[in-house]
Amino acid sequence: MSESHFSDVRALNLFNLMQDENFDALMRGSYVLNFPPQTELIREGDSSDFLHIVLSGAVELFASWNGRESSMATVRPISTFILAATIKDAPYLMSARTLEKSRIALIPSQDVRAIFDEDPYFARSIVSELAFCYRTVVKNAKGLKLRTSLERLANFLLRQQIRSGGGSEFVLPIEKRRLASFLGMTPENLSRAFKGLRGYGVLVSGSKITISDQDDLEKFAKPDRLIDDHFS
Amino acid sequence: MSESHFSDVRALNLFNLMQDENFDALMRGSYVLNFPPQTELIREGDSSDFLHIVLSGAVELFASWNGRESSMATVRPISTFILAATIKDAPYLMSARTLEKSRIALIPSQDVRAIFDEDPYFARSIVSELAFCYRTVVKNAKGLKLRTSLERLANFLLRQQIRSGGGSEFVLPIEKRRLASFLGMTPENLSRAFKGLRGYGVLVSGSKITISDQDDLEKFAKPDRLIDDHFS
DNA sequence: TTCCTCATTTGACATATATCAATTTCGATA
DNA sequence: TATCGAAATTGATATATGTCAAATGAGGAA
Repeated sequence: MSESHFSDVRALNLFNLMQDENFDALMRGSYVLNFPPQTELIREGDSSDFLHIVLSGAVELFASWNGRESSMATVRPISTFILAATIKDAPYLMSARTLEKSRIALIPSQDVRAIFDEDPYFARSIVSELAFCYRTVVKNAKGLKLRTSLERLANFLLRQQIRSGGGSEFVLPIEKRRLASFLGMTPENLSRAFKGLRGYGVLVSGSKITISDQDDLEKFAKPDRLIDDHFS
Repeated sequence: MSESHFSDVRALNLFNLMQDENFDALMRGSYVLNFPPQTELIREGDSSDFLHIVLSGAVELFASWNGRESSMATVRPISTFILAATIKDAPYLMSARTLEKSRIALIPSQDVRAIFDEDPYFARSIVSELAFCYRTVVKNAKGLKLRTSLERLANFLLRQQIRSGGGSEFVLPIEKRRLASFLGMTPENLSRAFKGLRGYGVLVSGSKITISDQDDLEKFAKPDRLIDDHFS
C-alpha cells in the first residue's frame, strides 16, 4: 500500500486508535488492487475472507433475490465495508461492485479477528463502527417504512445538500437509476418524484439540483435527526 | 435480581463469556422492574441511560415519524435491546413499549461501557452481538426492498413455522395488526394477504396457522438464507 | 351468560407505484 | 463535431397498497 493511502487508512475511525505494530501487521497482510468499473468484488452468500477498504473510486453494495436487485448503499473513499460479516465469519449479505475505476485494499478477515483479540483499542473502534453501521441501517429501514417515495427523495436531497456544503445548488452523487433503487423505487417513478418536488421549489437539470425554496422543501420533507442525521 | 433470572441473563451470548466479577458488578448496579402492558419504556430520541433486558413478557420496538408509526421488532425473553445506543451513548432510534406485563432489567449504560473497557471477553461478545443485530436489520431491509407484502408474509410464516418446531400447525406470536405493521403493510392488507396465501395452502383460523402444502408455499415464498435465516 | 369493546375482516374506492413502450436526452468517443 | 448507446423521461396502463366505512368476530368483565 502506498504511503499516502497508508496514512489515510490509519486516519479512519476504525484504525486510528490501535497500536502501531498492530496496524502495521494488518497492513502487511493486506493487498491493494485496482479494479475497472462494474467489477463484481463480492457476491452475497460468499464467505467473508477479506475486510474491504475503498481507497479511491466508488463501490455499490446491492442485494438480490428472485431475479430482483436493490441498491443498498454506496461506499466512497476512504471507508471500509462488510465489517460485520468479517467479524462474525459469516457469509456476506450484500454483493459489491465498483461503480468507477477503484482502488481497493483487502485485509484478510482472520487478521482482523486476530488483532481484534489482541488490541483493545481496535476492539473499541470496531464496536463503535458496528454500532454506527447498525444505526445507519435502522435509519434506512425507518425511512422505508414511515415515508412515501416522494418524502424519501425530498429528505435524500436535503441530506445531500448538507453533505455538499449546504448551498442551494449541488450535484447528485450517483446515477438516477441507482438513486431510484437505493430509495426503493423505479427509475420512472423517481423521474416523476422529481417533478412532484417542483411544487416545493426543487429544480432538476441533469444531475444538478437547485433548491430554490429551502423552507418550503423542509416543510414538506420534515427531516428528522433520528432518520436523517447520518453522523450519530 | 432473583437468582433464577440472574443465571438466565448470565447464559445470554452477551454475558456468558465475561468474568464473574464483572458480571456481578453489572448486576449489582442494575434494577429490575415490573411493568404493566402497554407501558412506554423508552421514547426514541431520549438519551440511552440503560441497557434493557427483557426477563419476562414481551416488548415491542417501534418507530414514529410525522404521526405515523411502524413496528420494528418484538423482543422476547431473555434478550437485550438498544445495545447500539448504549454503546455509542447516542439517542435511541426506536421507542419501546411492553406488549404484556413484563419484567425488565436495566443496566446503567455507563456501567456497560466501563466494563466493556475492562473485560475483553465482554468486548468480544458485544461485537458479536452488534454484528448480529446489524445483519438482522440488513436482512429486514432486504425483505422490504426486494419482496412484495405477500412474499414477506409468506416468508414470515415459514420462519415462524421453524421457530415453532417445524410442524404444519402453529400460532402467530403477535397480534395481526402488529404483524401488519412489522411487515410494512396495513391490517386490511394483511387480511387480504392471508387470503391470497390460501391458494398456496395456508389456512388461517384466528391466530392459528396451518400450512397444508409446504412445498407449494415454499415454491412461492422462495425463502433465502441471506434474508430469512435469523441465526447467522 | 350477556354485554361491551376492540381487533379483524370485508367491500368500495382512492392513491401510489410498477410496468411497458416510445421518445428524448445525455455523455462518451470516434 | 457527429454518432452511438445507454440513461432518462413521458404517456398509457396495470397492479399493489392504502383509506374509509361498515360488518363481523373474539375475548374480557360484570
